Amino acid sequence: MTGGAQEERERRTDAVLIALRKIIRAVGLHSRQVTRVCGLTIPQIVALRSIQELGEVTSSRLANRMSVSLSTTTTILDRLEHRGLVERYRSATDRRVVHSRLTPEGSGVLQKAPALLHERFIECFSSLTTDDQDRILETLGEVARMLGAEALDASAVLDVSPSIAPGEDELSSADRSQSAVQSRSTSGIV
Amino acid sequence: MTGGAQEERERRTDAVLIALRKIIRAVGLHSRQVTRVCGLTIPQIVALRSIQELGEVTSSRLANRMSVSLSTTTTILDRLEHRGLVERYRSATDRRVVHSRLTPEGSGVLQKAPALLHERFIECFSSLTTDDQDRILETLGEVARMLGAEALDASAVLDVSPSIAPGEDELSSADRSQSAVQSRSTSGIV
DNA sequence: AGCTGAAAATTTCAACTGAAACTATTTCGA
DNA sequence: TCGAAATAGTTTCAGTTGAAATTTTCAGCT
Repeated sequence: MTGGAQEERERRTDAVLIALRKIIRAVGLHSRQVTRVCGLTIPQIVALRSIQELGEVTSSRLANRMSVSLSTTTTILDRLEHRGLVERYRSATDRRVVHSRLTPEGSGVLQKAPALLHERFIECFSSLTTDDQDRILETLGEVARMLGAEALDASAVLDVSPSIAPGEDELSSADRSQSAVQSRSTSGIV
Repeated sequence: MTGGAQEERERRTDAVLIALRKIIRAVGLHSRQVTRVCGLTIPQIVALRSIQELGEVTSSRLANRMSVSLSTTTTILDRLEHRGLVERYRSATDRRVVHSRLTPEGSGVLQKAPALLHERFIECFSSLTTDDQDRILETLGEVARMLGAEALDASAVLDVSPSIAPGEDELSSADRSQSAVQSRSTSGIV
């Protein structure tokens, strides 16, 4: 009967949701644990690492890289800058855009930062065969796709970053002039 | 060389993290979207549904069922109670425990609540073969396990719920006495 | 009975999160 | 050139999340 089939389908999608919630929770709990150890949350470490990889990066591009909204990026950068781990400064060529860069302190703490996933996960995952690893990655990607995660990448389309080359953006330009006057509201970005 | 292998491993676990972040974001975005439509967030709907399934439920058990901490459960219940969708009252047999129950209004809004995952996901997922669905479920469970999601279930051990039977718990007992005096601090639980 | 420790829930606190409104700047067309 | 639309970021606001401290109650022991 069709009713039973529908129930079964519902049961299965519920099972997906439960699994996802467990995963989400596990990731969050690990973040707390990491925070206790090194004083940084996972999102903060991801931000630092992304900035390090890209050398110098605009907020939008960072948001895109982190799979997070622009406003979230702002608040994370606020904290990192407040702690002196990151510098923000406006582009000289387009004063709407804000660049972020690691400070020496930022590089320092980043070196000591623990892994972004549980040691335990990394061990388990590494002990799998390459085929199994690929299978997991593929499935996760499939789930992300089915959940509409491209809507995210849609906003990425605007960002014309071929996701390459750290440190060859507008980095070399006269951007680094430490002059420039405070012109924006309360945040201290020059 | 071993260096290359380690880099490759790191690249792969990073890919896992990226996929997970996309999934987490997609789930969150869907929650916002649902909120615009029906005024409830996904966690709130999950709470309502769980309460409905269990008929009457303690906060701990609800937390466990929702894969969320007890304090989170409290804040979600606060909002639901404040809106009159849920009733909370102390057990007469053990005044430490708080039971939650749907109000008629709660049942009403729950009937109109949309699916907990994207329609799009449900369509895609349903169109898969049963084997593919099982493969996805199994993989998600595997990832959850590798992420240490049992640490969650560890706290579940205390809650002696074989995760069965909606509505046959302490439901039948004399718990429902609407007497009981306000004795706890600021929250209005009687 | 009285005390001590465990247990259930709440409160407090800080961080993450995204929508919506807003500001500052640039771009483009009339 | 001037003004409107677009763009980059920030701010505000509300919800979720969990750790830690706190409160209330219970259970067990003396």
